[in-house]
Amino acid sequence: MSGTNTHVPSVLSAPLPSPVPSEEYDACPVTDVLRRVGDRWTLLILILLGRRPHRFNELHRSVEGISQRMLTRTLRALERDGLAARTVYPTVPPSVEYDLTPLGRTLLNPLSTLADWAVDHGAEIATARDRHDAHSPPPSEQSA
Amino acid sequence: MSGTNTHVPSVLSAPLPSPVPSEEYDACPVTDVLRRVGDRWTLLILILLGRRPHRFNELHRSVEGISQRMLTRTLRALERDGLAARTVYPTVPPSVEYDLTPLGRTLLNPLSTLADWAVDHGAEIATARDRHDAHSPPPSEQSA
DNA sequence: CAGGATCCCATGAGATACTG
DNA sequence: CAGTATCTCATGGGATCCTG
Repeated sequence: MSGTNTHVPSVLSAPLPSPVPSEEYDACPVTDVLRRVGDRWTLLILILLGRRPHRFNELHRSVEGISQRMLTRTLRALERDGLAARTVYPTVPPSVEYDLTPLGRTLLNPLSTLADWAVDHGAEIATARDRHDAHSPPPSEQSA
Repeated sequence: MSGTNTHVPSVLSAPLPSPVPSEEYDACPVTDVLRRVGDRWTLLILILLGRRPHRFNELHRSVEGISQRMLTRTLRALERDGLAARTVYPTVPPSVEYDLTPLGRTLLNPLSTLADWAVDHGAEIATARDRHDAHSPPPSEQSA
């Protein structure tokens, strides 16, 4: 799709179920996915698992900054959604291995498309943000 | 990129700045973008603005379920990041029009790639989730 | 080693009321 | 019309302690 600017995004131009329902959660699978991947750790875990299986503490060390709690929760969520698989080897001490499922692997490419965008345009966003903040400074302490 | 399965995702396979820093926020532009788009309303607003400019109350009606507060905040955030533009027509009563910036438009295609994935695999996720929940039921009331 | 339990804070997000 | 201000609740996320 590199240079194709005439490409009309399927979902984005399709008619929305317009008065967007907010029954219980999203009802929109796209927003649903975005929210699932849009937290602080999921993306990183997906990337790491996309390269090779990892054990719990291996992930814990690789990510560094994540708490066991959040690592566990993130992995459980991925497992629940069928994106990652958890394999327990009944050794002693126990060893658990996490890996992406085939479904999880199919997520990598779409994610990478967005990732490329982020890398390409991250600077523009930062610039825009700085300019905006310069014009409407946040109500903090004034120096003078 | 449609059928190309041999495509190696650039960012996803590139070496991570491994012990992932968590200095203040993300430091990872990809996670940053995911988090920005991964809230409850941003994606919907982006999609609507991607079709044509909208006025404030027009968006308010189209999304339905969003509060003025969140609509304002979402629009301000998009504006701050240079993804949307706010044009005030000094009429009375005032009229304000929101539109995507060129930068904002470039986001639509990557987003659409993910959106397609979500539509294609949403059911699989739901199935996996149901199965998972059936095996490890949440500690709610039991019927019997 | 892998993870559960608990406590606590920061942010997301809805409701309502008010205004230039 | 297009917001701002305030209040309140739900969730995300970190720290710490405990266990099979």
